[in-house]
Amino acid sequence: MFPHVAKSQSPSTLHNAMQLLQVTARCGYRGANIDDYLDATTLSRPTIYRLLKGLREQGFLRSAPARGYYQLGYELLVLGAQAGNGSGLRDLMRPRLLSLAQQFGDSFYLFARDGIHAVCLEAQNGAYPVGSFVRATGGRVPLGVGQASIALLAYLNDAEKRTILQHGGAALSRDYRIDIAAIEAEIAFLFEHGYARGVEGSQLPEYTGLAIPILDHSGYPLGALSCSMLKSRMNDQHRAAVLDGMRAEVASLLAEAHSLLYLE
Amino acid sequence: MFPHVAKSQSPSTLHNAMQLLQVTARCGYRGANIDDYLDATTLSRPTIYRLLKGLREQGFLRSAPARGYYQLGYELLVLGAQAGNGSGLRDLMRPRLLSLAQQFGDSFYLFARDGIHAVCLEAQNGAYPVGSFVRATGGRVPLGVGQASIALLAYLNDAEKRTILQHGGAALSRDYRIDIAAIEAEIAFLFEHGYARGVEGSQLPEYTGLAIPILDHSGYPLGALSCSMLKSRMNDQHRAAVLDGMRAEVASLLAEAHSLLYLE
DNA sequence: TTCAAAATCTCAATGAGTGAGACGAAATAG
DNA sequence: CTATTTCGTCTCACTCATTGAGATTTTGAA
Repeated sequence: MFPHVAKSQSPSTLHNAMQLLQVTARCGYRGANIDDYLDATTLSRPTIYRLLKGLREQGFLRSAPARGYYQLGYELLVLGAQAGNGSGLRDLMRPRLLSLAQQFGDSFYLFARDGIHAVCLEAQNGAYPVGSFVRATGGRVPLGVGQASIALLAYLNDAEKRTILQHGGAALSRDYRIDIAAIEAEIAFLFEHGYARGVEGSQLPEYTGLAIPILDHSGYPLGALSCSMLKSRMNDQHRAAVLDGMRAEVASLLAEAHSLLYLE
Repeated sequence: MFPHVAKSQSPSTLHNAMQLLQVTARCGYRGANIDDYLDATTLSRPTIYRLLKGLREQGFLRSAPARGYYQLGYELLVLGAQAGNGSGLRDLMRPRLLSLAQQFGDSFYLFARDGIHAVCLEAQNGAYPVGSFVRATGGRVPLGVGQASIALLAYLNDAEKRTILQHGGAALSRDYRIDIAAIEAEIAFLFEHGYARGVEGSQLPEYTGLAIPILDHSGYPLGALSCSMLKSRMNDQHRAAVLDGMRAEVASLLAEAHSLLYLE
């Protein structure tokens, strides 16, 4: 693909196959066909078919209803479900999200850090409708966008924090109208008040939110518990109640987690 | 890997890489280390490391907290979330599952067929706790186990149906204490009454359920909508109410889906 | 049936992936 | 803080598997 780049010695067949998966993902509902693959890669037609065949045999692709089109396979769903449960955090958190959503009617999310992104591991909507940058499990936003990102970002070491913000700052202000100063202010707010709040951006004006980090014994953020709610429902009393609920769930999670997260 | 098997001409590097993913998945929370990979494959150590490196670069693996251990990466979660939304069925169904769960308090699931398995695309728990063979999104059961399986199985053509049952029959009776005759009886029940019921197996005695298929215009099963509930909550009136709700949601889904599922 | 597009096959060439072993890096133990 | 084990990478030669070009077959739709 990039013969001029020293490809740090990792098998190119693998890289090619993953490219095909990404192309397929990019094509969404309808799936991808040969021309999509041919356009997006430098591979020859037979090679593409060979890789497609292999990916299908592994369950990573399947034939779409339309002839000649391919979609992502369910093996990805199965593995993805496991991937989202690293260290068992999701399984521990799922019933708690449900309980919070039923109790308050707002929507609750579990996030984890994924490189320069925050990824949603689990979502539980409540009775009141909400909008969010991340619609559901598997959604990803750049670290810095949304209250959960703030909660994750705040507890990284300074060097990493700075790298991420400088690296992603341009994209953040371009795509989300968020600038670094605002993010740093929100981090400061989190340290002062113990929770991250939804940034009042121009993007989702009707919604707001709260988030708190889930820290292990060493202060490293395992994830973040986030809440999204209609702005009209937010007031001091409701915020305090929801925060109490969230903190209680996290505390009980950490108590229970000792047996899971730190064993071996 | 299997030199005696005619390897139907698909790149072995891909196969090897997927093997590593499967090994990692099998190791669960703690992740997999080199010895796991060495034991489970015939690959040499450098090769394994090269593949691991490639998979990490693609986001398919990440380093576990413990040194030398690897876990599934979040890219799988992201792709898996898309994979579970083939044709947009899941996005259409999610709010309906939530609405049903809130209305009735039971738990509702969306299933799709995946080869000889039924795979859970989305789950929404209600206020009442339930157990299920499939705990959440990404869970898989052999076709034949559970009411959703029946709903999917019933609408396949006879040849396929027979193949699946004969092929998986032994495993079904061994792992789930279900025999083929019982499955065929349940299929008949579905055709007669319009819904599949939870089989009274020895495995989850406290729970029962209902399921209905989601059929496209040609009668092909796109998926199945399933409900799981405490047996103590099941009675004729509740069953009828839940079924009505489920049927209404599926009908409205299909009406809305015309614009999505059958375009292009 | 006809047609067009999708998928597979053949075959040679080559270059990419592989294995054996040595080497460097990194973390824990002492 | 040094020592030591374990993890991970590197070098290099070999060769086998992957690749590309084009022909061929299969498939689904008109």
